[in-house]
Amino acid sequence: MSGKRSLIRSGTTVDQMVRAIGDRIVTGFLRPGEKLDEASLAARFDVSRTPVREALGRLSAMGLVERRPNRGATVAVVTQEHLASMFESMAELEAICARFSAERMTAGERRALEIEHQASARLVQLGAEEDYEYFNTEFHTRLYRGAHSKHIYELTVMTRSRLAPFRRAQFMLPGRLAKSWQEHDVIVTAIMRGDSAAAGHAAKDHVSIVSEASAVFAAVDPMKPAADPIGMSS
Amino acid sequence: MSGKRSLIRSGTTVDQMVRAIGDRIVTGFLRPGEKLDEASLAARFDVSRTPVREALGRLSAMGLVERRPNRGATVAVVTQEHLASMFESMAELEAICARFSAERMTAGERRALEIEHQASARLVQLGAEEDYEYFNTEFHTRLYRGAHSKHIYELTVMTRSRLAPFRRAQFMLPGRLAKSWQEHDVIVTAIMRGDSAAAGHAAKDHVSIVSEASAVFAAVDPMKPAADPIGMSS
DNA sequence: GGCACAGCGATTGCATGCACTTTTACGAGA
DNA sequence: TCTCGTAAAAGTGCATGCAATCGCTGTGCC
Repeated sequence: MSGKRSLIRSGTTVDQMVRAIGDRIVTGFLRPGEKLDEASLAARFDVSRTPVREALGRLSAMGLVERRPNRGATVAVVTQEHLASMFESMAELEAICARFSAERMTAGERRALEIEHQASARLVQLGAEEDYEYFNTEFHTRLYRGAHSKHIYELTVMTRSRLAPFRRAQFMLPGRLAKSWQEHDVIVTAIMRGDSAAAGHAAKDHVSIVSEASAVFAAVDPMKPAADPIGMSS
Repeated sequence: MSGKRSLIRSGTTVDQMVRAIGDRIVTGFLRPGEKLDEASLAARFDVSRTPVREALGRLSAMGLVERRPNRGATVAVVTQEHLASMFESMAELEAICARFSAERMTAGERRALEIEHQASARLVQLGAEEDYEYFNTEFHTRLYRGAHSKHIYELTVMTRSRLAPFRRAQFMLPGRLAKSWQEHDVIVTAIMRGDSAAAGHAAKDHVSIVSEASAVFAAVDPMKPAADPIGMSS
């Protein structure tokens, strides 16, 4: 192929490919079941097949693409059952994290959780979906870390990333923001008083509700097609 | 390199590399922290660097090796805390599987579980460690499947495989066989009567005990070096 | 004597080419 | 017309070669 790529974002070429292809999958530009031809992708991004192959391998490990020997890769098709299964797992994992957090969080962690949570109330009042989503992610990450268990953290983050495409729309539902905050509040309260059982149940219910909210979208239109964002998105 | 390899076991070259290198890690022939040089491995197995690279990538995803950009791969170092974290996760995951199994297993699955479990009693009497270990794996796999949740199944199997090297020695402990069977019995009984809470607790306790049994070995000698099994093991 | 920098060797990362597998398309026979 | 077989085309899997990067060592300067 020709010369160097215009704008080098960061990391190795493989990392860029993982991001580029992964983004196109989660944004729906590449549709479930669609065939992922190595040569085409390589040409599309102006790299050789080698990094594309490795990227497909990683995406396969992430569960975003499916790969069959000698038959190429396709965008993973997520069935309704599998999606439900992932949300179910997510609920259980979050419950574990909340329980452990209630038992193990340091005083500093508890304080930070509480402060950030209270601060996010303002975003609810303003109806700032984008910003709230960011805080929401932070909030849950705090729970995962608070469990003080590296492996639980890994499992939880991995599952969350696999669910990412389906969670996108949840805050679009009217009133979801305030409801989310209240659910968080129950979790935080339980954690602050060290009630692990209550924290676990609250976290589980929270995810279950998100699951139902997302399922609406997933059922109708799991991945709506979109215009190709840019030549090489973040 | 030269011609074809002597004995083609199965699957692609990459699969063979994953098994070959993975085996050497879990058997302790490759020690934690040891550097994994692509060229050396390629020469060692008489393949090119390409499949070795891909295999290292997969093993990295499995958590068996650590990789840093431009700095090569090393056998993952599992700290005592991380090991504890994995066993803890395993206990929680098994508890979830047991709970779900108690609620969701079909009549056929329950019957099969019970029958196999009863059959394994004979192996305990005979003190057949090897065979019992096989049945043990089967038993747990039945629990994972019985949860009827693909994603939980995946998470559990993945975690189990990461713990594999540390579980190896558990049945060497005197009396462990009979104890394991009794613990299984509690789980089975709970599942048969649909008591999900009891099944969950029993499964969790079971893993916790295994954890402690393994921790003894892990603490003293996490990965004892061994002679290279064969040119290209299973 | 210690620190910084430049050159060099070792090793990873990526590109390219070839071989093998799978798929598809076309034609012969029923 | 349908089916089966075969051959070409497409695409994956692996090998090899080159470029880029990292780490190390030796030398010069402070």
